Amino acid sequence: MKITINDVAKLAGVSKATVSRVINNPETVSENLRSKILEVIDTTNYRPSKVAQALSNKRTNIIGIIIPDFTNPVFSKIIVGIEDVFKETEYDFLMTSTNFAVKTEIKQIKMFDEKNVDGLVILTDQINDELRAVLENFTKPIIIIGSDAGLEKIPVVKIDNYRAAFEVVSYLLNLGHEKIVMITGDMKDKFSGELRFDGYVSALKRKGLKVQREFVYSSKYSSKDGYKAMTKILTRTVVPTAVFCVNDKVAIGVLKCCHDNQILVPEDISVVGFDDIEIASLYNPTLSTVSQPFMEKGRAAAENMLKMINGKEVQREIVLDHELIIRQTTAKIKRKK
Amino acid sequence: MKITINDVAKLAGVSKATVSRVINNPETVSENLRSKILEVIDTTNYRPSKVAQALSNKRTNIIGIIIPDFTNPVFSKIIVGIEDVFKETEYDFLMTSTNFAVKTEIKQIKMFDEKNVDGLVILTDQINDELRAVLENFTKPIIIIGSDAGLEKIPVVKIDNYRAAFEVVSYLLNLGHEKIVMITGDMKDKFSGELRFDGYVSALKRKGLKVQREFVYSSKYSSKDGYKAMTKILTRTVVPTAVFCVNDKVAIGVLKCCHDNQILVPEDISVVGFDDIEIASLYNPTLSTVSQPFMEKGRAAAENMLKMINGKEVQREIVLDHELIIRQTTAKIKRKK
DNA sequence: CTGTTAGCGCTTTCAG
DNA sequence: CTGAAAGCGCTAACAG
Repeated sequence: MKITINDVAKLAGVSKATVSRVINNPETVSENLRSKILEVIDTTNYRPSKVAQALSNKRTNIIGIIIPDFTNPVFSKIIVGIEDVFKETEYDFLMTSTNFAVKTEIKQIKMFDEKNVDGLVILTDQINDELRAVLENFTKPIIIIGSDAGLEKIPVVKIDNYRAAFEVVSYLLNLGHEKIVMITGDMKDKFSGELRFDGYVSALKRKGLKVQREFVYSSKYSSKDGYKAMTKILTRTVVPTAVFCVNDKVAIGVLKCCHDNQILVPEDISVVGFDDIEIASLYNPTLSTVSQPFMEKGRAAAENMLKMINGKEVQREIVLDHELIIRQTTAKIKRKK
Repeated sequence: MKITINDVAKLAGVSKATVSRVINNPETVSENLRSKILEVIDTTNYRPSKVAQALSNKRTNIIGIIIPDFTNPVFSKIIVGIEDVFKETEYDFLMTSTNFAVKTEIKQIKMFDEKNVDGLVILTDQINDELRAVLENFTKPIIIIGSDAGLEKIPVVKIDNYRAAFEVVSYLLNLGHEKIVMITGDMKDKFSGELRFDGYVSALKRKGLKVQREFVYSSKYSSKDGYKAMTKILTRTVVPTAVFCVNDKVAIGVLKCCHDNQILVPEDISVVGFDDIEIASLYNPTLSTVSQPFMEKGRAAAENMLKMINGKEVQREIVLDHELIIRQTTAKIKRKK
């Protein structure tokens, strides 16, 4: 049997209210009793039950975190950033992954709600009407990392995906590429994927180029899908001179596929990824990509969450900087093939 | 204000006991009242507070998970395995990473204890006396993934690290290599790191070879450390013909370093990793390594946890299979240099 | 400064 | 089958 506040009270010969006081407002208790109680607490190794405290306080000291996928370092780093900010607090995190399924997101939000989390951090790029409704009905502070859900009241931390993609494609265009394929994310994905695609489209347009249907492929953000898409691309009559991938994982798959088919990168084809995950700078060749500050995203979100929990106002939108990182997978086009 | 069981009771014109019954044992309530209450629950969108239930039931429906590092896919996959088993249950996970610090592990275990988790899954390879004590005093079911802590009562899920390392080195020996370096993990790491090192040592010994001091390097399991170690190795007068790395991340760093220094793999040096993370088969060249069933580890742990929570007995030790995966980074030695 | 009391939301005897 | 009442462990007025 675990020791409770009652046990401590009895052992110290005081009421449990007093014990509660030394736990929460030690200064309101006389030196005398306080040290006595503290001693009992120490010898009995008493720890207040957070569950009981939660019921009484309406505060669980738990934050819910919902991410699409634990195995993508992109999301893991955000978690690390969040953890970092909360390191010295009493907070813990209820975490769950959704595998990009909105249905699962909704289910989990409800679970977290029932478990009375004090706040919710959700990393998502797909927000449909149902999810929007659930989010709006959530009674505790929420912060979204990733996409602008267009929810008036919910603060967002993000980067400018549109702009970043636009820069990538403009860069490729400047290198002389015109046949630029994009391997996008899931087309159902309403936000970062779509915005990156939009950036691709408008960069082409500005150059007077049309987006060609057979130059757009989709993926589920995995290396396997990147490999598959590239395999398909290589069978086409018109082979592109550059491939812009929705993320680095896809790009790695593309690179691998090129290597397996004796296609030289960047000599034959230039490849650009997105995210700058660790492997981007370790791969052979090193991958040109867009870096974004994941840890910082987590930190910003966490700091905002902390503020919201304490009833303070926060910025509705935080846009962090991205950066085009040029490495070995991109080069000037040599001649028209 | 959130709706409570009392509200529902009033609206349905019954006592809260009855409402509680239809939630937990619907069959004990008359058809009549039941449907009435169900309707109220439905229209009010009432959800029982898990916190209140927890206080009453002494069950939070929360499992604590402690891992060293979210950014290592090795651990993430285990999480995915665990999640998978619990998918259809009411359980959620309080997760935290420790960055391999025993101190943090201990702190978090205590936090989780206070928060009344129903069980604890801990992925760790370093167990010192203090941690051992904390673990032994934990009142709820625990399951360890990774290392045999030598704790009588705590079930463990693991692979045979010693045997796997022994096989790797024997394989290298059979290819004709004799100058085999090992880049180990943190030497403070008592278990998987140490066991892999032990396997290395005894494979060499069996061949009548001595372990040479200057052939053993340590790392903190990161690519950066692998790169650093390899840089050092290349400055030595005696350059090895093979490098066995404690994990794939380190191996990737080694590979990158070789490439940056015009060392050909496997022509000049063979490299072997451990874990078979996704990038191992995507890297260029593809990495020879030991694969281990991470998802399965998570699943096995989760299944055991579920059993323990329900008071059933479980195996004290589950040893999963590993497999030596030979890819492009290893080759027969050509000639003595 | 300290103790008494009520209550957080739910479950569970115990009567009826 | 249903309701009243006690209790889970803690906090927070309210008196004294």
